[in-house]
Amino acid sequence: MSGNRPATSMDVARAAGVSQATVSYVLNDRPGSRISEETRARVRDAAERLGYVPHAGARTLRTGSSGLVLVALPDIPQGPLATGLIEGLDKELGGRGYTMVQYGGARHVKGVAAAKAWAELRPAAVLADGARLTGAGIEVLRAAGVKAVVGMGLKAVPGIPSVLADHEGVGALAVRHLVDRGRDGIVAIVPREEGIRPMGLERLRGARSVGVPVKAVDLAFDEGEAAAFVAGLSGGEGVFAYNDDYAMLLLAALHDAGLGVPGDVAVVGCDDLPLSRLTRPRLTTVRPDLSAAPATIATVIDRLVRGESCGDVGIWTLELIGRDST
Amino acid sequence: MSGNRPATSMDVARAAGVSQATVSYVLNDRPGSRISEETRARVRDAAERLGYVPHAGARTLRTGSSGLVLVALPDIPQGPLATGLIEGLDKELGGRGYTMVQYGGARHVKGVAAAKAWAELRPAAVLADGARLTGAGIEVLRAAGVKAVVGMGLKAVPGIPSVLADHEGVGALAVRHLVDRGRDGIVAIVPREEGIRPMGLERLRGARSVGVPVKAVDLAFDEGEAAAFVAGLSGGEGVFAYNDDYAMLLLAALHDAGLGVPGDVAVVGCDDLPLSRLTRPRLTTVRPDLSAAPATIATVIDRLVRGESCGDVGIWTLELIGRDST
DNA sequence: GGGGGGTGGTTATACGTATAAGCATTGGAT
DNA sequence: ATCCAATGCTTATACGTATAACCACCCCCC
Repeated sequence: MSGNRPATSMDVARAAGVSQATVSYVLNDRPGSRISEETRARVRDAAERLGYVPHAGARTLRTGSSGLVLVALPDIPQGPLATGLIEGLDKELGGRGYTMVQYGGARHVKGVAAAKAWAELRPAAVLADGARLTGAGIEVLRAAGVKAVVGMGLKAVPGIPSVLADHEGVGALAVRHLVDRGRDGIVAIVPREEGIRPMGLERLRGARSVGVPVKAVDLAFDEGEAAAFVAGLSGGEGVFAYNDDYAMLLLAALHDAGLGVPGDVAVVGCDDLPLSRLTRPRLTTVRPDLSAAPATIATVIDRLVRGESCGDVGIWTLELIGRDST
Repeated sequence: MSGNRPATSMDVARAAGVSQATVSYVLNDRPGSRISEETRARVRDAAERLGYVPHAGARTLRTGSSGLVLVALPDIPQGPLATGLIEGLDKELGGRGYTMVQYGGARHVKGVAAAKAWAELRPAAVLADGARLTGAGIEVLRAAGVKAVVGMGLKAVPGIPSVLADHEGVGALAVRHLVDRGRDGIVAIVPREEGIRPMGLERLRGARSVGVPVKAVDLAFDEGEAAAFVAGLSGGEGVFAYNDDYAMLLLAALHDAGLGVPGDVAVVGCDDLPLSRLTRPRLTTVRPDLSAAPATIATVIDRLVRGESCGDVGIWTLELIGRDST
């Protein structure tokens, strides 16, 4: 079996005593083709026996486009939320006949260079972090015949449909909750890390949209910085910590400083990580519900591939999970 | 520019006033081809102007194999360690001229079905979770011309080189540390979750290889179960918690039960997650050092693709990070 | 008995690329 | 003047597939 070269549809045809065209018709179940059931069986049997595997490249060459959906994620550490989204999306796209593939390709590469790399595969669709897409890059993909180019991130990419994450809503929801709890010294943490800082700023905008004064504090994910920040608190503040990781960083620093939570300082995170339930006090957090996202995104992609039009869609809905830290 | 169909090497040839073969020679920098520097410049210029992007499928068809490296991960939640490994591997493979792609494709699919899906792309290499590879599946890949089939996981896959994670070492290192700290009631947590349970059992084997009695305790990642487990402790035990997540689960339960760490119970985790430094007391943990893995794995793949032989390799070295929980 | 329309296929072609083999031109060396 | 070798290309072909177009056959109906 591990003979010389991979079996082709021509090999299958010979083995089944039919023409190569017939093999193609049968194995692709092409509707409208008039092949008898017994011939179909013979072909399928031969294909199975020979271990025939179609050549995706040849098919792409012939049809002009592969059934590939390229997913190019942003250059940020991926937590369980993103992982779940990717898995769900894979399932949805698979069900619609696409093959999803994550293009690991050097995350820092963007613009035309990234677009050219993606375009080589002649994918049916590209779902990419908005920060990696540029107008010229989109043009390259278009020219390469990519039917669906979809952006993903916090801002709509001009000219193409985008999958948008409402970061402002996170900040707004968190701060509104802190205000409800009677806090008036509101602080919003803005992470210093390159990749996530834009989201931090967006969440800050949302925090400020509530109407109360919000003090912005830049912070790296570092115990020393956290300790210094906590040392400057006077007590009574409500802190929106950007996300659960930062919230846990702050909880540790507050503990070390002998400040009570929520007695002295209230803390709210975001993401509802499994680990965030294990803090003492238990962490109040904003939970992004991504359960509808895979189907939504898959539908957008499918519509675009079919040539229909499509607008922007949201990726999540937000819910505040009140626990003991506020 | 966004004309009708993507530009081909033939289009570039016409624009540059040369033959298509010349375009191929120039753009691939084929050594040994005798093309003048000025012609090269004309070709490159024309390619740039037309926004030429080569057709990977056509190239694959012609050459018999794509430069693709398919990575099919195991069906377990991926933390920062795995993420870092993937990114590093992408960089290493990219530097060697390969294009790495993560095949999200339905994680539960394995064996021949998975192999056929992978084989369609005629990748140069497949790096897959050992649990998803079967003998017949490997045969399918071989027959499809995949030069490098590499397993990854806790056990070597027969017949092919594997990238092995030493889980026994984790258990052994953790338990040895607990013994050094004077604990004699040693408990090893074995997670109940499907995907990670085999690793838990392997770590347990390692724990038992030390020579002292080790009590195995099955545990789901659940606060209730953790509380019940903790309630059964008599004090003085040393617990190897499988990993940092479980360790944090236990720390919370111990805290709730009023047990002191490490006074009453010592806890050691594994992974050295960023968050594990934030527990109070700070968590002692086994840190897997994966820094050498990307280069190692890329070398294995490259050797196999070139037709050279290769044996199994380890994926990490282990180090115990002693903090305050033991 | 000749035309019409299903049935069950076959033949032929094009997709875009890489590369072996060939061919014209030039610059010496003999 | 002639032959050789190097230079700088071009011509031709094959890779494996999908699909349009064609064809033989049989049956039925007027």
